Amino acid sequence: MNPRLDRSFFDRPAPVVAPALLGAVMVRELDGVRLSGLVTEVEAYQGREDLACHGRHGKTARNAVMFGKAGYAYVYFTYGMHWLMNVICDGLNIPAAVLIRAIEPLEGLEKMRSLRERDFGKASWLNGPAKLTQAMAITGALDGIDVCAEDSLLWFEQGISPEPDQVQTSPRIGINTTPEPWLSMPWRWKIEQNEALRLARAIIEA
DNA sequence: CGCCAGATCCACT
DNA sequence: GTGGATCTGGCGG
Repeated sequence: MNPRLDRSFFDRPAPVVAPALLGAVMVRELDGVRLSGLVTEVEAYQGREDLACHGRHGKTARNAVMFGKAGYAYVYFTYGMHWLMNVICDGLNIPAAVLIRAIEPLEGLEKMRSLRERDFGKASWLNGPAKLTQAMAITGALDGIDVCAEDSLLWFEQGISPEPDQVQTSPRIGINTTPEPWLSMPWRWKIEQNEALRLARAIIEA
């Protein structure tokens, strides 16, 4: 089993942590089973100044975790039906987080299938922030947990970094009413599909 | 394929 | 009351 990413990894600004998370392995332990996937797409949300960041208006009951220490999970509910998974970055009182937007499956396929039967088998069954939380049974019950703790049911392990020229950056998705320059900030990072498959194979065969 | 609407609930400058 | 860091199915080309 690979070493876990520790708090010092996350205790940096989100735009630094986000690209570094590409190629890491996200692991969810559910009923004693390992569900895991290669992180293939992320977004960064950084600070009060970032008008797309949930922490922009200060600390509230919903976003409180964002103002705490790095390395904790921020799981929130949106659009009336979806849970989205983030990891808190940077220091105390700086609201910063990386949103996990897509994974390439590695372990626990049967379990994840049972949680996402609707699309299992399609190429698109895990490429969305609310799809992967459904596949890994990540809900508000995990909001605020420490992903750096030894006994955590959710954590990240060191994986394989993608080749830099196989990583695409672009503006963040789904923040359409956010003013510039935040709307166009290139804070989304994505591994090209072929490279993601290559890395996943390399990890599975290792 | 692409585009669009409907689903459905919670937090809130 | 409003508007989401979204997903899905249906309809059109």
